[in-house]
Amino acid sequence: MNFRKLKVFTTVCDCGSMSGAAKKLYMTQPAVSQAILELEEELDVHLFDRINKKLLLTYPGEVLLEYARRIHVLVEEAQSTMKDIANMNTGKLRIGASTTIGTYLLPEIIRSFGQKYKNIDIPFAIDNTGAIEKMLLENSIDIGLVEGPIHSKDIIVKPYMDDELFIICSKNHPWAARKRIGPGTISDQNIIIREQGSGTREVFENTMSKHNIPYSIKHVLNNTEAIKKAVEANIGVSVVSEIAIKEEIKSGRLVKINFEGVRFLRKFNIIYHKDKYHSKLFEEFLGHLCSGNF
Amino acid sequence: MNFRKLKVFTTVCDCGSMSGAAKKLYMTQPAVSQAILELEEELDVHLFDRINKKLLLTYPGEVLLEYARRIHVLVEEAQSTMKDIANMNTGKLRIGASTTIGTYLLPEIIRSFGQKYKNIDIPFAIDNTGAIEKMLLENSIDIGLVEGPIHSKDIIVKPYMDDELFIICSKNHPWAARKRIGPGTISDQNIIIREQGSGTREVFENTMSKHNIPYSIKHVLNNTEAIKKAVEANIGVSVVSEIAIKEEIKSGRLVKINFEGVRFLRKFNIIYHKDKYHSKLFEEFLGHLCSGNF
DNA sequence: TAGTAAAATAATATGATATTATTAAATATA
DNA sequence: TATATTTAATAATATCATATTATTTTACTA
Repeated sequence: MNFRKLKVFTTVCDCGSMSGAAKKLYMTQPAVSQAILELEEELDVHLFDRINKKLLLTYPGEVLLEYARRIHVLVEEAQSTMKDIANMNTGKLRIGASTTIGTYLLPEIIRSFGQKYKNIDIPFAIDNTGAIEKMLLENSIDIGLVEGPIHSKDIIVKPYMDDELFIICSKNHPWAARKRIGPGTISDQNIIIREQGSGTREVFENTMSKHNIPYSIKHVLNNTEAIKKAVEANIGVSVVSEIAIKEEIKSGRLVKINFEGVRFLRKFNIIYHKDKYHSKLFEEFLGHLCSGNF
Repeated sequence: MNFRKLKVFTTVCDCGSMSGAAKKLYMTQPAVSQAILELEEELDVHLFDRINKKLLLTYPGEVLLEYARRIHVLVEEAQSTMKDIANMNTGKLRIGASTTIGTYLLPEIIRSFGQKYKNIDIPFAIDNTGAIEKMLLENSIDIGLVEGPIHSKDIIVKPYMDDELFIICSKNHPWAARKRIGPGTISDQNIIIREQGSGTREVFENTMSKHNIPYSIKHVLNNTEAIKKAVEANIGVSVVSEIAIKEEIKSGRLVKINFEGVRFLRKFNIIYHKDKYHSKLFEEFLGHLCSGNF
């Protein structure tokens, strides 16, 4: 018993004759007769009575026909669904992003991609870079967007976009009115910054030590929004990605400071497992990221 | 895509490896690899990622697995049901019977057969012999039990049992006390009898005219039970099959009369279409009828 | 650095499933 | 009543799907 024989069987039932079914299936009549015979021998039942020249289903024939139709419907549905997946009419792509990207970039990326490809499910996880890397290695996400460095050699890292961190202060802070600020001045300030392990903090500390600028940290907050509010309230100054403060800079609630001769630069990266098969959907998402149309 | 490839696919998913699946399916690893490859090419999707040496389902792979499992369950169920039918653990046999047989014999036949073969569905129809013959020709029943003659040459007729009709009267009727009754005496009686077309009436009239016995009919009832009640009430005498009056004779409410030199004999027949396939169940039912174990 | 295990690849063998040709049986048609 | 016509069964053979064997590649392990 296989799908082919069941298809022949249902067609014979529909046509009421072997030769009719043969014509419909573009095969010869003996092939049809043989398929039915094989079914009957294999299942040890008679499927048809031939009364008055017509083929009439026996009881086991009727029962088998019911099953054959149900099986056929399922198979058709499976094929149609797979076709939809192949054509990207449906699908799933699991994204992971580190905190800053996940908070300030990913929502719009997913929204615009979802607009282009309806019925695509895009579950996403937001965590620090190390956790996102681990998820990739465990195959619990397909693509990652991270700000920090990747250690596994099994992961392919592609530059996504450049990011810059800026020192920020309140509009009421003395710095807000000044044009040129020497980096050494920061030693007098109350510095608010993200926790250890944060990519933002890592870039800040590395850059500061590279330039031998002394500083001391006053407040540690594991939440960029909380930091922004604290800075707005003039509790201190901080350093954050430019993508996190677009609104506040525009409205003037926060002020971006350029230290003379010091820039906090880093790259956002796209990461995926080297063994990952690049489905059409996968490639489309990468293309969407690089197009920047969002 | 066919059952074989889906089975290979689900086994690979269960085992987590191609060679493991090969072992489980008693085939070689290349055969498994090839089946998976063919599935992927045919459906135009990748089913597995090979990350960290392990085979991991892709999204389309997960979707296909769902369908494959559901299809597999249905196929198994179909095969198991057909096996049940082949072994007569389940089945269906459609019986037709003419009125007298259907009323007085069939219930016990079906009850005892059903006791021997549980889960066998035995729908039955009761009508006159001509209607039962027509049902056989239309294949709306499988086996008929009739008292009248069959006209179609496409129907096989096998004698089932001999039947005899008897003149009956009430225990209060003058005949009840007499031993010998000449058939001519009936011309004085109020005769109650079944309608035209009834097998019982046909045998009665044929036999009477064969012996040139004059008679006149007073009451016509299309229901043997009604006739028996009327005779019990001494409204008249009638003629009925011996199988219809066992209880009443035993209890003495009715009395069987033997006309000297006249017997109303007929045969009950088993009928079925000459082209009908004789399934095991069919043969078992015929055997049950002939065994008389009920 | 060799050894082991899993999977891919290629060549070939086997088995399932076609086709062609023919026969048989039943109907329809002249 | 004889003669096409239709339908299905049967047998011989051809073709295609799917198996095996042998080999290579790759990654992991001792």
